[in-house]
Amino acid sequence: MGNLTIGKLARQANVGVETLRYYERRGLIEPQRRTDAGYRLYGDDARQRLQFIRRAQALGFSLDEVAELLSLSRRPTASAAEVKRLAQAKIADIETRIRDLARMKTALSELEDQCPGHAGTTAECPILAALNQSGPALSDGGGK
Amino acid sequence: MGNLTIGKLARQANVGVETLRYYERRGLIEPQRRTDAGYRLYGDDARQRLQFIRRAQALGFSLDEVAELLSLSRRPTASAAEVKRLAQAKIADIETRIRDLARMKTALSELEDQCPGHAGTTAECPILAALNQSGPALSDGGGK
DNA sequence: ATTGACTCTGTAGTTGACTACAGGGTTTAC
DNA sequence: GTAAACCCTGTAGTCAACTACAGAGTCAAT
Repeated sequence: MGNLTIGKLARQANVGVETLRYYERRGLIEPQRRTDAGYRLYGDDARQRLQFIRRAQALGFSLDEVAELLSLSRRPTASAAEVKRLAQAKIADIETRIRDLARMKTALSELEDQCPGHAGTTAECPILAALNQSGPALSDGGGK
Repeated sequence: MGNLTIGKLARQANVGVETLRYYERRGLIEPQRRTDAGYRLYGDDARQRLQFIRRAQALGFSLDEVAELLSLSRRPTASAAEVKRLAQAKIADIETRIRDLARMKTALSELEDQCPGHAGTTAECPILAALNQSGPALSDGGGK
């Protein structure tokens, strides 16, 4: 049986005290009870809860989405479809971000390859040339 | 030629007027001159400049980095090494972000695959199980 | 001469996830 | 019995890149 004060929980879970109060405002975690003086007291489940939050964040979920996941988790007889849907949406989201970054990387790598570095001046630098050049946006597929 | 007011430049370049003033505060662009009333007047080079900024942003550079690139661009006899260095650092940065996202995606996809969706309850959902489970963090390589 | 569209400066709000006070009250250790 | 270490609420600051005013001045057309 826990009965952790906020400071102890924070130390154990390796988060800031302010973060816990912030999560409470966001509806992600609540103390089991309060002392007469108003001190928060957390149960052992609080550590579990914080782990849930951290893991969901590590999978790319925002705190709003974590709140959704938590609320689904609290209804064990509900359909898993909504959780699956959230996961699929997040996967799609991650894929989009990866594609965007990959496009950036390709375009930039091509230019960087051609940049003479110490052997040349900025006037000869293809990176700056590409940025300065008139015409349409930079493309990645354009390389011959 | 040129002599664009801020509103005209903004329309032509498809950015907000406030964005132009913001870029000016950030040291990215300056009007060629001002009217007696203090109105900004931009030359034709302003459009070029804005294109530079947008393209550099599309390659992943922050406005601070864009400012650096612009300042290097203004010194055509300087070595291209610094530009190359910035590009390399940005590529490394993008790679890190891609790897992080790829790790998230792998972990989440594995769980999502196993989630029964409509066919099961949240209690049987491996996504929520993974989040709730005691033990170390989620790993990607762990799948047998 | 007045309306409407434009511009100016300066400041504040937005998003997300914290983080940092200020100004109190409480508990614990000596 | 007092000082350190803790806790409370409420508000404001951080980051980046905008975006949105408020309150005032200017310009073009009627």
